[in-house]
Amino acid sequence: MTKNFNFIEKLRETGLRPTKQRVKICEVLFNRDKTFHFTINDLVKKISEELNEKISLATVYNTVHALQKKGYLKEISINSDKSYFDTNTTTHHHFYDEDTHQLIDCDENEIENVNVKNNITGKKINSVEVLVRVASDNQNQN
Amino acid sequence: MTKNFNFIEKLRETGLRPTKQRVKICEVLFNRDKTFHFTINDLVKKISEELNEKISLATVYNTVHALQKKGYLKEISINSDKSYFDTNTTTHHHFYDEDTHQLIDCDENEIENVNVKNNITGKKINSVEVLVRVASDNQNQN
DNA sequence: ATTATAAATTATAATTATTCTAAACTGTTG
DNA sequence: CAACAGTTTAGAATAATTATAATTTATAAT
Repeated sequence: MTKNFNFIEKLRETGLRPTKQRVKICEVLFNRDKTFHFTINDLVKKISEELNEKISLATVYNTVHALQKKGYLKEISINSDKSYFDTNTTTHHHFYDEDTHQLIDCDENEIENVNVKNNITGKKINSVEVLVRVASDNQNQN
Repeated sequence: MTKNFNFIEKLRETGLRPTKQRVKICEVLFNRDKTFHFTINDLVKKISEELNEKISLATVYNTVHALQKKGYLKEISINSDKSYFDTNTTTHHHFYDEDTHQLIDCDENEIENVNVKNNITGKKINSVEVLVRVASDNQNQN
């Protein structure tokens, strides 16, 4: 989904009923310039900031998972204690700032193609993604 | 830590008291041929299979975290709902089998050096790791 | 339009992984 | 072997997520 889309139509085409809540959530998620990296909590916070209406936590979970299943959101694993989602659903790489716990998309040309020479027999490769963990120069983590 | 180590001495050197429980856990973790990828639950199961004694869940958590802090275990993020740990603490890449939820180490030469051309200003790169997600050829995930 | 119905929303309860707590126990040092 | 700090433990607390069941809503059929 892209910015300023007709979310009602798009949702319907996708096989998801365009409910008030879903349309609002799509607006919050996709009407932005940059990709949005978020946890469910971030999203709930954004929703209550940007809208008057409140949307139930269960609905936020349901909708995010529905959008993910349909390929409009992607789950990212960096941290085991929370789920991060990404509005950029293409295969791409990330920087993870261990100081601020921020996830940053890599520009396509910042990492050159990763060459996987062997594969597990009988399996196909679904994705190849790189995580670059960074931290401020002077910090030691023991 | 490596296979058949004198864990009592090793723990003491590391600054961890070699308690009965810690030594047992080290045996389960490190007396193996291959690296061991596990969740806390896997480890608890292995402990009750391989030992008679039972070790409290809190102790297993404490010990795993202590060993991780000291650099004998490494946490891997694939899945947000559980923490995976790895007895191979070097920077290395993984295959993740999405059918069986198994994590498999890449051989060093299976993926050639990943070249990160740019970095976040003022930060140093701590690690660059690749996750290759694979699944059986005929499976669709919708 | 109205109605029927299947799908979605909601508040709340349940579940799961993990962390905290405080009391009992154990390894080490003198 | 006594003292003390570090560990273990069961169980309580917390946090993220999922399930439940009643209510509401979108859509299709009338």
